[in-house]
Amino acid sequence: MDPAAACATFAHPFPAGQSGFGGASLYIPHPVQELEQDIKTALSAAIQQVFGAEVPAAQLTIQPTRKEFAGSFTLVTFPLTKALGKGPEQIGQALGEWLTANEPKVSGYNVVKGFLNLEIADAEWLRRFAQLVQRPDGAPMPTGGPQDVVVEYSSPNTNKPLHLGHLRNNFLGYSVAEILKATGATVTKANLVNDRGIHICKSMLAYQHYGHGETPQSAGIKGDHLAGKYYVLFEKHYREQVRQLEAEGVAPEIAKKQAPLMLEAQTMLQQWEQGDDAVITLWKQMNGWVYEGFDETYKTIGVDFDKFYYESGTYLLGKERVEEGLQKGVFFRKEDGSVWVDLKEEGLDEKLLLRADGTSVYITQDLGTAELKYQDFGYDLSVYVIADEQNYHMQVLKAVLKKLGKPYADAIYHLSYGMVDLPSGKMKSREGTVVDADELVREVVEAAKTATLEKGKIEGLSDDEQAQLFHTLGLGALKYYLLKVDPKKRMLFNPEESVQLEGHTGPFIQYSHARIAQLRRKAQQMGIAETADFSTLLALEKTEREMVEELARYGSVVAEAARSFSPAVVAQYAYDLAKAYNRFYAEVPVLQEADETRRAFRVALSAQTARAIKASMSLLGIEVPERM
RNA sequence: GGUUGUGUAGCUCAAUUGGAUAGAGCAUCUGACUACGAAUCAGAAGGUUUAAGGUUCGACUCCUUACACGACCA
Repeated sequence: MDPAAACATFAHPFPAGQSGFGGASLYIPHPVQELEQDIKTALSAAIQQVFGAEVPAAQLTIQPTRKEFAGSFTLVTFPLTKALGKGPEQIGQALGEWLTANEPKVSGYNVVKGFLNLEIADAEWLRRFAQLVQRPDGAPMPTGGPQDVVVEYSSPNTNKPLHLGHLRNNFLGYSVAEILKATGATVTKANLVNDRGIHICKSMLAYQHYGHGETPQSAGIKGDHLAGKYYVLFEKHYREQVRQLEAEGVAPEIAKKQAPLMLEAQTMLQQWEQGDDAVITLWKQMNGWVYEGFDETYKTIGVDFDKFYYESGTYLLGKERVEEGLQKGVFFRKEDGSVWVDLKEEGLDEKLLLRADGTSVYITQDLGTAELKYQDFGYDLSVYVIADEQNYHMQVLKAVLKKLGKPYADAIYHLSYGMVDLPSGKMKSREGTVVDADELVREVVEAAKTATLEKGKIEGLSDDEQAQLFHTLGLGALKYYLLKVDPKKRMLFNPEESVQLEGHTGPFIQYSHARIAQLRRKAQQMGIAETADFSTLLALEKTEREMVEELARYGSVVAEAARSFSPAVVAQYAYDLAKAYNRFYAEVPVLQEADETRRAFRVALSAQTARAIKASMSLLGIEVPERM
């Protein structure tokens, strides 16, 4: 296998040594990233002063100090032992000593084995906190990553309604797009609709046979579900025909191909490609119904798109790419007329690009869509949110585009996520275990309603506001449940756990926000200002300092989430934040605090926490209520 | 068969990308609401990180082999 090709396949779109300040002047640096940078610079200077050695700040690795030790930043000194010719503890002592004496931001230190823990002066934390408060909402976080991005997600087939697997896809895609936006990138959300092919013909055919002119209106069924109904009907009758043929002694493989319904469907596909009027009319009508249904679902689950692509509109462009490859001599034609590409050098296989009868396969369309997307947006990163069962397919797509010499081949990133399992096992449409998206959403909202009414804390809300709240909470639970898991991992969907409101859940975080909102309403009644000068505060209490540190992490969390294309990073942070705040809230009085400055500080701390919770949840596509 | 992903507490997931005594939630047990919202907080218990080797100051993380489960390619 060609190492260069392998490398390109796994090339990461974000720079490796994410310093974060690479000439991106439009960014407003985030306080803690800046502070980390300052500490590194100071450490580098300390090494220079104490040991007379040059170790650039960029080479030093600093990490947050573990909770059980005093301090905020930790330098691991093991890696320095060779360069400085001293033991790890000696190095830690000497550097700690020097920094405490010469760097006002460092107020103290301790050394445990090869770890130098640095304590940051409270005055410095207060200064950083004030900066955080003043930082405008939505100010971009520096990553040095791509600027023009297309995120393709959802990408449904128009023969079936959305199910649980699509929900993971939709929530991931939406969230990753929002996270990339937060880094300052211009992001286009794209949806590639699979609106043509044999499977679409199957539901059309079944509708012709058994539909009796039914419409979503006449049947009272959402359009996508109506199409799905006929797809199921096709399968049912088709299987019946196969069974019958087999009973007549026809071999199973032959029976599957010779069943009348299958032959009809194939004929219909050919008619479709030839532009047959009746078929096209039916196709447009049924797809129209499906799109209305999808629109409704998208609205309900709170995802959106800037651009729609349809495979019916790109597969011809794909055939042109195949032609292009033949001319360039990177594809070849077999005796039967089919077109192939040889990817053995890339560690892959020979791959069919066009059938002998000239009809396109999946990859043909994908070649066309990639080209079109690049023409439209000239992106420097194109993210495909597609389940991991298509890893091989995506490798092939990238390799083929590379063979064609397309400049955008390297800009493609496959955000590969794991499938969703049920406690009973895999979702199988054959066995009817597929969890329908619309139905699931109804159930989680209903569960949120029941639980919220039981708590009885929402008197005074209008019916509309209540309905809105149940929706926010139900969807919050569902989205958080699906997003908190690392995308690349296969996950288990437990229906009972997904509507839980306690523990590591979306509603737990929403609750923390609502509680702060209540506190702020009271603070306002009491006339406590949320911003004030806290410089007279001499010392922070432990729980206060922990809150400030937690709040200050926000910037690097967003950068890390973008770099790893992982909403789970943000989800974990939102939870940590809420958890830390709840501890703070239980341990110290806020409104009851006697000292006026400290009281104002704690209110400001609460307000900033609410802001950070809202911001991170919004990156997940989750709303937070003012009361619940 | 080939390629590839995953394997961490009874269950569901983390672990700052090679750093300190592997952390949370659920479930179980104990304590805290006439101080600001108990959808909360504090605490207990729960681990040979699938197994065996290797690399090094240091391994859940990297390498080799085996096992289990999944996906894809024939």
